[in-house]
Amino acid sequence: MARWEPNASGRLREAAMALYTERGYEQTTVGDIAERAGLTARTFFRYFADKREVLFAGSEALEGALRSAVDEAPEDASPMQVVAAVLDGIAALIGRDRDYSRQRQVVIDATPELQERELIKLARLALVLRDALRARGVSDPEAGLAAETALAIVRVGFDRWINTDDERELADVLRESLARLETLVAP
Amino acid sequence: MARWEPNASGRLREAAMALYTERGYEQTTVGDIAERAGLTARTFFRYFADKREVLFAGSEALEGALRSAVDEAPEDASPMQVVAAVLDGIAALIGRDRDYSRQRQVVIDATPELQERELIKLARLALVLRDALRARGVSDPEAGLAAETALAIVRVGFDRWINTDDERELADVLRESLARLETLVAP
DNA sequence: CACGTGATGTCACACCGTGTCATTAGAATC
DNA sequence: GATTCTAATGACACGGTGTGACATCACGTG
Repeated sequence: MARWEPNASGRLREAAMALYTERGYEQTTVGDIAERAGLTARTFFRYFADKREVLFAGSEALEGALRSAVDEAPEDASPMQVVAAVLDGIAALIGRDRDYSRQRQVVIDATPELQERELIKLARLALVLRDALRARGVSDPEAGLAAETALAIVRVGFDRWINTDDERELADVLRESLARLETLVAP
Repeated sequence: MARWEPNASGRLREAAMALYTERGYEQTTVGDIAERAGLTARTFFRYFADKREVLFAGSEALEGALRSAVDEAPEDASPMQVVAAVLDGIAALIGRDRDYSRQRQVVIDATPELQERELIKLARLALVLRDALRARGVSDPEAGLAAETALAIVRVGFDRWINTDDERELADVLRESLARLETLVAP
């Protein structure tokens, strides 16, 4: 038996998601979230750095998955082949629950503050990818460009995956976006 | 003769830049900035939406320049040719004062909050570019990909322009990054 | 000179996020 | 089973952010 009601962090995440959806991010105070979770605002800030972060738990897991995908790619894979593998890894993690992704994205799209947080999370992912590519010998500007390109594909593909009725897996949409980019950017 | 000391907005910008550089963003209060500019905190918030925005005045001008560059591109230019023109337009605007850009970037790089704001400004630029491309007939996923690609080049190229000793113009660095990307991403 | 107008100041306020210390519920030990 | 230890939580105070409401000031205009 746990000491207190179990899963405080999860309760806070759920409460926040519910309130952000019901009345909007700005109309929700940290006190509201904590109260709904049966806790206090002070405890909220022990689990999450700020009011935004509660929607972005799990981004560390994404970074880990990204690193793994790069590490497990064949030694002789080209940078863009590694990118393709990374896209698969990302899709496997965030491509499971499209309804949840949609609800979360509605909240984020309605709130500039949350968009900022999402963008910096993606930027961090790009840095992790860039460094992982460097670590396997990709030269300097190429690694950065490949990483930025990968994230560009994620942005565009994820948006498409969320905002269309078509039932394809996220991984498939990302692969298609990559293919499109290759032909688009061809000199 | 002006009614009060002229150029309140400019004084606030300078004061903020100076204080952010001297003691750091977090160690500076809005009251400090206003005092240095001979104003009050309340007046600061009449000119800038928040403490971060004071470093990002002029981003509307960038959006305008971007739109102009797209509009003035030849009718039959390919999406990536339009992107090239846009890169020139951006370079003309932010490529003038490398020392100022460096100082500003030092502050931003030291402050996650400011990085978030910079990222959302760039994302807005990408949206403006995407819509401008759509307006000239570029199809849907291509327009988004081209816009994201352009911004990826700006990120990587601007970083390179700031962090190297080589004396080339920003426009040249951006063109080189574009060329690199084309060969990198070629299937 | 009186008046209007826009920029600035003053004040009050809700909320954010943090430091500090007290309290609690269970685990561990004897 | 009582005592002690420990980690999660609560309570409180506080500085800072950002906003609404209203007063004030400096100047142009009639």
